Amino acid sequence: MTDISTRYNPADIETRWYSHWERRGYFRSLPDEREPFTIVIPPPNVTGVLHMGHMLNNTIQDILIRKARLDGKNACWVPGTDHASIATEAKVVRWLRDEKKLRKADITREQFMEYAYQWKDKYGGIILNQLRTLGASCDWERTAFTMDANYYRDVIRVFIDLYAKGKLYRGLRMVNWDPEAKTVLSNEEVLYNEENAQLFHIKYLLEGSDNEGITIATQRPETIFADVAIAVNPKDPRYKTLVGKKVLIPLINRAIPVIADDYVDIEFGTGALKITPAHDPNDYEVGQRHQLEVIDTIADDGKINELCAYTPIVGLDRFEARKRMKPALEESGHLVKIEDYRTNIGRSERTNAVVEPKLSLQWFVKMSSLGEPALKAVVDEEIKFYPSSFQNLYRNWMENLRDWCISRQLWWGQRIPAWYLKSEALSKETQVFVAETAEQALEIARSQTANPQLQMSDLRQDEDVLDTWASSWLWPISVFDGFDKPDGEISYYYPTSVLVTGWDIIFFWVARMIMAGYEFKGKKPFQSVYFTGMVRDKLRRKMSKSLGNSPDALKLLEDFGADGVRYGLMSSAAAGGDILFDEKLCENGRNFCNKLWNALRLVKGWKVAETPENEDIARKNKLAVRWLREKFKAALADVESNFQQFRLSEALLTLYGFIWDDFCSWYLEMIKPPFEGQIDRATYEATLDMFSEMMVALHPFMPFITEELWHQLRDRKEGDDCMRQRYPQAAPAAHSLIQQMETAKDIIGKIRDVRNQHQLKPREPLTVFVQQSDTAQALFAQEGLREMVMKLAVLKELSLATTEPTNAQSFISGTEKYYVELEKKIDVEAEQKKLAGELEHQEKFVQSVQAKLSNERFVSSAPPQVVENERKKLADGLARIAILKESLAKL
RNA sequence: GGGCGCAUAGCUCAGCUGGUUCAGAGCACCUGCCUUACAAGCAGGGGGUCGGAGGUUCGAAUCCUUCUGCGCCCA
Repeated sequence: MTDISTRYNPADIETRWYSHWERRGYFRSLPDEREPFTIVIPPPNVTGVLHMGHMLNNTIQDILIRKARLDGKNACWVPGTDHASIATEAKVVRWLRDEKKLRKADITREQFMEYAYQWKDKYGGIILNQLRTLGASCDWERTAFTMDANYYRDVIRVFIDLYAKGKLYRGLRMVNWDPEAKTVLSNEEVLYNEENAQLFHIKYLLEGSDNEGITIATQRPETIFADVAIAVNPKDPRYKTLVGKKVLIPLINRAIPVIADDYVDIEFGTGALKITPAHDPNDYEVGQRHQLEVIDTIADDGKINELCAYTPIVGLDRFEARKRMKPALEESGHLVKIEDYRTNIGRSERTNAVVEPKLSLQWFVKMSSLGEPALKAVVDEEIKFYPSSFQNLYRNWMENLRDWCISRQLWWGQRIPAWYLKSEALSKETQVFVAETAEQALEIARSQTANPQLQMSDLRQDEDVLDTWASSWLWPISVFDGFDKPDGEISYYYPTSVLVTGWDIIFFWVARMIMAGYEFKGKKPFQSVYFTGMVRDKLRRKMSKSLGNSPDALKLLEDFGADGVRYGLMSSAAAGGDILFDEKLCENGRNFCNKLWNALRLVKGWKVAETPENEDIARKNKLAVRWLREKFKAALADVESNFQQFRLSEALLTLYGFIWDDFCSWYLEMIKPPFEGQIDRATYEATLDMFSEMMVALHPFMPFITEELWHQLRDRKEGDDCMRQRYPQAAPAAHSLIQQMETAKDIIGKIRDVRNQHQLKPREPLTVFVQQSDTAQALFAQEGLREMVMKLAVLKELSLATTEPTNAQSFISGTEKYYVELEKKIDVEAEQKKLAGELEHQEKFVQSVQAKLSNERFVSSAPPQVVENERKKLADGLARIAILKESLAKL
């Protein structure tokens, strides 16, 4: 064994086992008679590369899937990617520009789509390959993509279905407009941050007056030409007399009314608010209330359009226009002052462009009827959330549902299957024909318009595509082809077992998948949802590209091995809790791998004898094996209950503690043969078996090293692999034996402590006596226990004594008194002090227990077990006091 | 402004249905060890009146009220 490195080397082992598993088809799932356990991956963005969030999320899924597989279930993990319309379109546009020297404007929609699919084939699989490095046991043959042909068809059919049910409509809405990507963003795609801005105080003169007027404060002076009113709070005494009068917009002198509306905050700015319905959602609502017109002065690209009556800024970008406003207003004498202030500015998550509130004709899903069953399912716990506290967040959102804008002004995505008459003006269409194909649309159009002469050339299809979430919400159904073949595979795999996802997309994903599940399948899409926390840095900041605080995922896998990284992520990841990531965590994982590796080196390095060297060793080893088996059962029971509650972190730490402490630090030391000695066959075989079982138990968490050690421990037949075993069964453990061993460990620890205090060499054998008592006798009646304590505490003698030895250091364990014989004189004074301190402590302890027991109500109302235990505590405490007093008297 | 959550060792967090001999882990720290598996290690140790106050209970880190401080979601 000396030729094997003292360090575990994950690199080649990991790639070797992954391809072995894959080659043997272990990840594949097909419906059969077993119970299914299904997970659909939250499809990562097709443009994505592996980051910390993915690693955490997919490690969790892999753990659940591997555990289910070991439990004998038919585990199916469906991988795939999401077409991510905005992000991907941006990448494709850049790729076309840089590599093909093409601009989007120069090619047709069909050409663009062709290139986009090319791009996807070339770069879209990166993240899925990286997941393999992590050990993800996905059924790769099922890899799905939200723009696959069949998936595309499902999305279109769902659109048509919803339209037919009256759950879709086209409406004018104030939307978040990204002027750079020229698309609508959902509220969730807008990121608000405090930024520096300026508040312009501008005076609007009263019609017919040269100096009387009203001063408003605005952050966007370039929009004053779209103003339709000035609003003040009806309770504001300053402006009471002005309500109903008219003021003039500076520079263009258009007259607008002064109106009163409760919405205006008296405290903010000057208490007078300009109303610009086209460019502010709140103003839009005020405008609606007062039936004001809408003047839209900003074009789709963010430039001021010709509806702006102030010509010098027409054609300029809104920010450029803003700069021009200062000198213009100063010159005309309307600028009162400019003050700096901090305000929340919304930016596009994708392009970082400042979002423009904009009125636009869009497609919406009516959420009211979709939301109801989805809310009920979670409130009634038909779908369980882990941790359950996310129910609140979910309910909060679901009870305030707003209609979902699903159109996006892009090409990359499912094109909205709606046709209009060319004869009607763009965006003013009154007739809509929704159908799967253009031909069908034409037919509908002919009958609806009662015009059989209508030709294909008279129609045009909606230019927009559907929001990516409008395809991914169908994921748990579509990946099993559940729309096309409702009686096929889906009836086996659906509802899926669990969805693992970050809580930050609870609205994007979880809520909408639940809605889709009930709407289209009449059933929930998953039994449970496991929410992961966010991976943050040590300073609690979210990992982000711009901060540069995100470690390179692949580098981490390289440095610590996949098992090490998996351990690191899981060891501190309670469900829903954020992880403050530190490489130190992965280091722990790597160290754990090394520990396992060295345990293997030790065990495999032993020479085996058929029979034990002597009776003492036989007794000791038998006890060790018996104890470890019981301890393992107890650990497995914990692991099992932790798994049931999705407490994966706890389950892992239980196994870690069991393997490191119980197995390595105690058990292996117990049975380790002396230098040049041999281990008996029975103990050796039992050790290999238990070690192997531990590998199976740990396999879901750390798949690679466990598979490697499984094979190193014994020669296995082809196909007898760790990932194919049955998970070791938890069973009731013999707690009395475990308790006895705990006592033995306590004694050993205390002897080691004495050794430490007196600076005795670890290898120098000592003599220890136990004061004769019934309990001491009972403890050492356990076969092998005495031999075990002697070995681990390095003793030459351990026996019962009726008299106290002279030169000895004593300690108490349980209710027994032990003496460690020393060569040198013990410090009487120090010993007295120590004993007195201990006595005081024990007396206080006994007092508190007595107080409890003398309380009539405690004795009568507490469960008998608890009372009994208090009695035991009292008795033990009194026994210790007696021992201590005796010792003090003798000193 | 409306809602939700959190506060336990120096740090990061467990602690389930209130009840087992002083509340646990990892990291950090201190002492001693290159002991024939592992210094990425071994043996031992110190460190907490469980955010404050009040209440319920025989019994509270755990349940309730309230205060303080932090975080998040929505408007």
